[in-house]
Amino acid sequence: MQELELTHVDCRDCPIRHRAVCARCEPDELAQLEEVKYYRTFEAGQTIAWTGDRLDFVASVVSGIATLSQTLEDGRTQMVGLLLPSDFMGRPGREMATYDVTATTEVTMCCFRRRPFEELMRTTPHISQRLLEMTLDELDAAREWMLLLGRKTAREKIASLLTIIARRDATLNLAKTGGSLEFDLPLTREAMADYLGLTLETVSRQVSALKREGVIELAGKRHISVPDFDRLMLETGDDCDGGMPV
Amino acid sequence: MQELELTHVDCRDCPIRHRAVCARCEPDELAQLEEVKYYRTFEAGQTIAWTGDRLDFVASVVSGIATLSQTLEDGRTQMVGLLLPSDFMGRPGREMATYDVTATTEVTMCCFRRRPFEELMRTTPHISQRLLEMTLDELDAAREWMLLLGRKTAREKIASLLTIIARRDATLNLAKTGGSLEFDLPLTREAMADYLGLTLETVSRQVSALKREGVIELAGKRHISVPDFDRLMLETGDDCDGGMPV
DNA sequence: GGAGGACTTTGATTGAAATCAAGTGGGCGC
DNA sequence: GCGCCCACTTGATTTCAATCAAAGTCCTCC
Repeated sequence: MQELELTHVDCRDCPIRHRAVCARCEPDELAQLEEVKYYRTFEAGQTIAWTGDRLDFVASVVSGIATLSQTLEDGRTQMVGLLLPSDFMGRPGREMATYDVTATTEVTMCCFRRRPFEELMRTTPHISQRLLEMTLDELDAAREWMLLLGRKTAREKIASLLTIIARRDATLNLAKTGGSLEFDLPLTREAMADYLGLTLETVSRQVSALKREGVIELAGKRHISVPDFDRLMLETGDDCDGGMPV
Repeated sequence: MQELELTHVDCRDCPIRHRAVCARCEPDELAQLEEVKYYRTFEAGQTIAWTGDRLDFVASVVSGIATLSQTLEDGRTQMVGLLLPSDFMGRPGREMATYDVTATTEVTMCCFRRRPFEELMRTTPHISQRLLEMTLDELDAAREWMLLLGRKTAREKIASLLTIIARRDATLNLAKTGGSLEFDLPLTREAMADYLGLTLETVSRQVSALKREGVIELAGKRHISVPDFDRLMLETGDDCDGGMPV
């Protein structure tokens, strides 16, 4: 899974260390980055960009959750990317957004003006090398997601999503809750459905079924606890040679 | 869509110009590449690598078609990548294959030994910049594929696959057939099913339906001709503002 | 505290694709 | 030329998830 790369070199006053751009930069390179950097906050539900909009920044998610989604003519939508803190958004070299980008919670982003950022990439190999690694990770994640969309049952899809969120949550919040795993679902049932290629009713039914069978416990609608992570993993349909989260 | 980037700088005796590594390289950089380069041919049906195998080269597809696929515990498989000539295979920095790579036709690859290639990337920013662009293109393709897998009907999936192949075919074989578009399906019905997250029976039924309705014409099992490309595009479910192939 | 609304659950029914099961047809070796 | 195999087609039936429909729950704002 993706790991935060925490190094001795920080992005100065940045709340998180940017996985994208800071890990291997020298102080003077960072200084250049500082010059084209600014923060921006989006409220929950706000659209950050529509497909086709001009987008003249790239950014690193500092806090909150954003989604990328695509839509067919008749309005069916599929989520194609989930941006959690430390994820990168935007594509150097492209003027237009090619996805709808939406903040599902309040989101703070550390933005870099696109033109100067592209210029910087040209002169600072670290940055494009780091971006390459991150993009390759995203591609791997997208391919796992394709397996989920194409071949998993509704139940397996739900179990998979829960393990994905649990894992990401665990790597982000280094604090652990001991034996059993707990986390808040950062997505509505509808957003989960858009992620999984299901309807929200099916999501609800399958979550209920997993709860009924004791695979997960629900406190409220959104707080999940997993008494036995291996049990949940069994439900994903995956070859689960890769072990526990963290 | 992805374009061949043909420049004045060739990879010497290489049958195709590597999109990945040559486009912007200087002659002396190419010379270094030549030193770690070799050709390899795989026969149709041959497995190039299993998930978990050690893979000590990266490569550019010269001719033929290879697929990347993933499998669940119980054997359900999903294709997650389709490698056509000029596509890049392998991941710098990773020792193991994370997908099953299979040659569906006879495939010739231009391989680069991984270690020295990685070393070269470190010293030659062109290469990682070009790889970043290609990887971003692949990510875009993967996301379009996710929309297909998650939200399209069987009929729309077939129509989409046909337009994808037609487009790729048209960009590769610069020769055109005038008005109506013709091409050979490079995949069996089963491979199409693995691509689309369907069963081979459903693929067969939907291809028959499109033929019955005159959207496509079939000569033999594999040779397709499309009398009206726009008509086919209408069947894909996409917002088809993006125009004709080539 | 109560009304309204967003989000969620649950139920009944339908429908698209999977599954199970025969076929067909063409290419190839003998 | 014959038969065999492989890729493909077609048909009958089943199943899982979508759709249509109605409540239930929680939170916010008066």
